[in-house]
Amino acid sequence: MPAVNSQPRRARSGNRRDEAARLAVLHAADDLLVEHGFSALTVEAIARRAGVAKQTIYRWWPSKVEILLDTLIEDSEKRLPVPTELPTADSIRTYLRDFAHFLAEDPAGKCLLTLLAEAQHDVATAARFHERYLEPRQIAEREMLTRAAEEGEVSPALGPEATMDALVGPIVYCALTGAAVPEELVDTLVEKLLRPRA
Amino acid sequence: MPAVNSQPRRARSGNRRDEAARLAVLHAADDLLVEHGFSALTVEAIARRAGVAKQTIYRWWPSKVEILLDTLIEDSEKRLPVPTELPTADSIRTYLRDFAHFLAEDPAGKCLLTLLAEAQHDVATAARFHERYLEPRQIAEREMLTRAAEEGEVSPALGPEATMDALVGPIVYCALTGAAVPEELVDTLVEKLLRPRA
Amino acid sequence: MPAVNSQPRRARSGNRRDEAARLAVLHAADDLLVEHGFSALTVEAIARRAGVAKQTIYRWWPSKVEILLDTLIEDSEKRLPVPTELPTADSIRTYLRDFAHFLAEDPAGKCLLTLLAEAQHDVATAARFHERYLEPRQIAEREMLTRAAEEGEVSPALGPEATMDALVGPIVYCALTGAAVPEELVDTLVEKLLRPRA
Amino acid sequence: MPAVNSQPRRARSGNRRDEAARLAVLHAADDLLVEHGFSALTVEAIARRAGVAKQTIYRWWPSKVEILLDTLIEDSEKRLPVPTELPTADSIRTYLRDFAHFLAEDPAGKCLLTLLAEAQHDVATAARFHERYLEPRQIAEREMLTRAAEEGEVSPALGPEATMDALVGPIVYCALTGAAVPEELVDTLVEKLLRPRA
DNA sequence: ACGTAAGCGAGACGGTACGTCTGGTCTTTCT
DNA sequence: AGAAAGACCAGACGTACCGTCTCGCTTACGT
Repeated sequence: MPAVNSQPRRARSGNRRDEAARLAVLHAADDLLVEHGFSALTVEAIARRAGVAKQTIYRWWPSKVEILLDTLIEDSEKRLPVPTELPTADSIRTYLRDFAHFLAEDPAGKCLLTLLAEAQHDVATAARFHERYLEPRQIAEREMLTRAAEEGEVSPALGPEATMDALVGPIVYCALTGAAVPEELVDTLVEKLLRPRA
Repeated sequence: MPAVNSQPRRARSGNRRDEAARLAVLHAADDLLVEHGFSALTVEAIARRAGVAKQTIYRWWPSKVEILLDTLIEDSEKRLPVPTELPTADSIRTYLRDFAHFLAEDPAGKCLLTLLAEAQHDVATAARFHERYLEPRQIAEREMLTRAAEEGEVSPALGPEATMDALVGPIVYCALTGAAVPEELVDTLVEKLLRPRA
Repeated sequence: MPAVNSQPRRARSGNRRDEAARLAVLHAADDLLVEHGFSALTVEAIARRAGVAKQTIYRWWPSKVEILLDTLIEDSEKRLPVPTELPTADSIRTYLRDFAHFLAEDPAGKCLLTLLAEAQHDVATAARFHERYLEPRQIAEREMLTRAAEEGEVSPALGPEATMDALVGPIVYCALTGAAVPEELVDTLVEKLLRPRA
Repeated sequence: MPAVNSQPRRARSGNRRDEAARLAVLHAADDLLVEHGFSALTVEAIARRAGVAKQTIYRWWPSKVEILLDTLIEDSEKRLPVPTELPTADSIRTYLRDFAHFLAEDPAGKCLLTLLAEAQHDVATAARFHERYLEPRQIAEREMLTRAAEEGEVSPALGPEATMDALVGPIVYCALTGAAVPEELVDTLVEKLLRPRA
């Protein structure tokens, strides 16, 4: 596992952080999580796998939870953007399906489930998870819904917060219990709770 | 913490298990979980708090997860029975509201959330959690739904499995994110997804 | 390095300390010291070599210095007893020669030099070294000298303390500088400073 | 601790070594040794105290031992010269007394004891200590003794090497054990081992 | 009724990971 | 090119739990 070598250090100007080491840590953490589960995700194992000293990890991340948060945020912004511009019933339905797929298949989806789980075990994790991931995303989702309603694309039966919980909740619950999300579940939820135009 | 002593041992006939120790362990585990969270729930801490030797715990439970499962099963059968006899839309709505309350307030609800979380971290936990708690309960819930449909009390828009996921999912999701479940959320879900008679 | 196995634990009655582990630690420490020097004498290395958990070492010894002290005291009592019963000029000369040999050849001699050195670096070590080894031995040596003088075997030119320093000092100094102690050095010191009978 | 700045750099011509930094390092090392002992004498601490970068130290000294050697050699040449010109019993006695005083009181004496101690822990230190300090000084001391014998000032009972060990050994030993050197010890040793004229 | 076998509190054991500290190297930036 | 700054890999520190084990005690059962 030679890991990091021979890339140029200091990709970013203005500080001296080793970008290669940063990426090696993020990838090592994600790989370990997917391959061996959260219990194998020790700081020592990450350091070993990334070819990095433990101190390098502690210098930049206060805990392994923040490593996962970094991975999750970067990846979910990239691969699961919230469609806030001109959202339609169709684009919302697609977003929900993509979300189900993200949770089931994407390494970052595993990351999200793990953080949601760890947040149950530890209040500090819960706070950081809400602050850095959950609330920003919920805000974007509610904005999406509000805008779609304003445009007349949908007529939700509940407020944006409760509606999103009703749409997202079943998908997350299925992922947590290891069940697949049936297509008609998403369709029916959209149909009944959003009541799309025409 | 003098703990357990001076109660009569051997409540059950046929073996020599010390019932006082068993209860002390279950209560210690639950107390620790509620007071200090899962991360404080170590076997050593349980033993310390229960006034019991570590070996006594390992003799009867293969892991601390099984301790929580024991607690959860006993308490949820007692305090949150599934209304399988002559279920109506009303009794289902009540069950869902009770479930939300159970998750938010009852120590055993904390237990359930913790186990659901730990199941994300560890496959063995996931297997045992499904086997001992989740599947039996899901079977009972689906039976409740099927019976209610047969009696004409409700006309679900989806199959029993997907319907239950759609009803329970949002409640669990709210509990996991620390949010309260709004009353109208349950009402609307029942209304739209179960379409109760009259 | 299988180390400890298959001896009966709990050799001593009355407590539960594992005598096999204790000896394994003492020997491992001594071996490491002789083979690789003090800088290789880390608690982790001792534990590794002894086939023992680090915690076992910390349970019984507050620092590695105490491990060396245990070794030194046991071995020097066994292999270099102070001849306090009816000492003569001859037995004192022999004791000094044995002492030179002990410092140069015996693993426990290396131990003594190391502790004397470490006592220069660390005041806590100095205190414990004096308390547990140096002062008891100096008392015994002065008693030896005093008794020999009372019996008329020797007529020291100085008080017992200064005389012992003058006799032992050169031997220790030679050992510290890696020089051999010439035979006639000991002989001359005894002759000139103790002025033995006839 | 603003440390070094604003003196003129490049005091020596011909290279670009910063003399101010050099002195700052030597003084910082000595101060730390005297104030907090050898265990506090880390390269990082020296750099911090001297207001100098770690790399500056590693550029000019292969190890902290060489820093101490530099200090020791400069100071002991200055404050404890070996009286090789026309030595007498008196000057030798004075030298020995000064030596005892140097070990007990002078910061550089602490330095010498520390190096002698560290030489027990590390063979590389032992080699450099002998090469740079101990052997040159022993050669000078033996020359002093030989010349004094040639001049008829003293008639040593042993060869110069063994005699010096017999004289210096007790002084060093007392310093190592934290004991004061009694006046009559030096006097008696000179009297008995050197047998001065008249 | 009495020996025996099991459960018990206690806690030592070999391990693994924790988060911190320092060592010695290397790179960047400034002077 | 030297120096300050400080990130980097490496690995020891002392602590907390893990799950296993042995010990000596108490207690109920089966002769």
